[in-house]
Amino acid sequence: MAVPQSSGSRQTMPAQARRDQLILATIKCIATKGLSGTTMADITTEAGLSLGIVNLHFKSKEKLLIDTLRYISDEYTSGLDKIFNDQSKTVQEKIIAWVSYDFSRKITDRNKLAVWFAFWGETKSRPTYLAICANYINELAGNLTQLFTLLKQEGNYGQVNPTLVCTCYTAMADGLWLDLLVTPKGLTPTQARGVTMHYLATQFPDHFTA
Amino acid sequence: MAVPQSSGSRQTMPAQARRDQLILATIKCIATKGLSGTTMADITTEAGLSLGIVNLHFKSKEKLLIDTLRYISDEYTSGLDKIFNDQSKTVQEKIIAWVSYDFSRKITDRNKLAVWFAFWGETKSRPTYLAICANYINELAGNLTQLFTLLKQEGNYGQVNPTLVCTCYTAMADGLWLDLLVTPKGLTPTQARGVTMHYLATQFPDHFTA
DNA sequence: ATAGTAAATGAATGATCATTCATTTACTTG
DNA sequence: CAAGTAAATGAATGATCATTCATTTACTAT
Repeated sequence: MAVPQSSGSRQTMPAQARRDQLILATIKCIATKGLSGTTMADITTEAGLSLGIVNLHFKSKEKLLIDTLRYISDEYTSGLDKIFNDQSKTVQEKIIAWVSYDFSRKITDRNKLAVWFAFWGETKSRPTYLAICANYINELAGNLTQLFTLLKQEGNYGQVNPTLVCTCYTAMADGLWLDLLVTPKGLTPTQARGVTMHYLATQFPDHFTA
Repeated sequence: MAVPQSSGSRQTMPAQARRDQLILATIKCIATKGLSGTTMADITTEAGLSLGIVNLHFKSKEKLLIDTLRYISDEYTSGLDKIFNDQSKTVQEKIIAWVSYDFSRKITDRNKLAVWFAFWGETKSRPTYLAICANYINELAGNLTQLFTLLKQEGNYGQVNPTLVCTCYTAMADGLWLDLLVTPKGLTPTQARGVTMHYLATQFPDHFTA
């Protein structure tokens, strides 16, 4: 299914491809103009399409925004699920891969970080946003806690509390993402990764180094 | 009828009191309707005043929003400055007071947390918001790093990196605030405080306990 | 009291913006 | 190729909302 070459200025695309194109344009707009500052015209101009296209593929602006949140949420969780379910990795390797993923280019892209925080800032007043966020948070916390529990069993870590370590790591990652968004000159993704590894080394010194 | 000054529906107040009243109403509205969902009518209704009052005391909605961010920012930093400059406290006590303040009722009020994250979510596209946030962040990071440096000198903490500990603590606090905002059922402020103390205990075991 | 000043009001205004839909263009099928 | 269907367009519409300002009300000084 090759992309059809068009002679005119108007292009037709499969619905799913158009939806993705519009979601990517929305991410860009939220990053550059803010959630409250992005208009339908901004999004469609960014995508190089006409004004009516959003209501054709999504029913409304609100639905486009929700699907945009779902998009980055799904992208993030699917990456971590792949790591969690990778049979070829040890527990230690899975945790290292998890951390590396959290501070990879794909995840620390400032446009996407801006989208995350824009929606988080509205969750208190928007139950739909909250539901999407809460859903993936619980799933991932369960998986990460399980990894820490397994690592505790592997080593001599009698005093370690896996749930606490998961809460602590997750909070730290969220805070570091905020750093990367707000003061990108102050901290690189690699340094941010180092900060979390430093913490994990305090809990599992035989498996990680700062 | 017998009491003329309180029977009228219209009240006059000193300008500063009115400004504070409007800022508090704005905080409430941002928390319940989101930053993008709060209108001038929402704010003035919440304050029990007329529509034109905002443009009388602030010049515009945008200026009111900026002053609201400044308000919670100043409130937060002034509390920490008081602790930092308290001559009667030891370094250890100052750090404990700092952490307790970070997770006190006043700071973990969900309405105020919602305002914080609402503005953080827009910083990438609003230089004015960013400037206000970046300003207090740098000041506080300097103070906290200094406290950790002093504590390192007091004890046998040769391997501790004060700057790293400050970054780590600050990120954790930000992330825990996000937890308290998004999933208030999942974590109490006291538990959140415990999470950070757990981390500080790994760095300064002779001064803090998890 | 009276005049003068400052504070407050809210209907009217105008700008912005999401949404609609009649029309046009591209693709598909027989 | 023709007819039918799906995709895309963008001018027009109507709703929302920040801002204005003429008018009203309260406070202060003389």
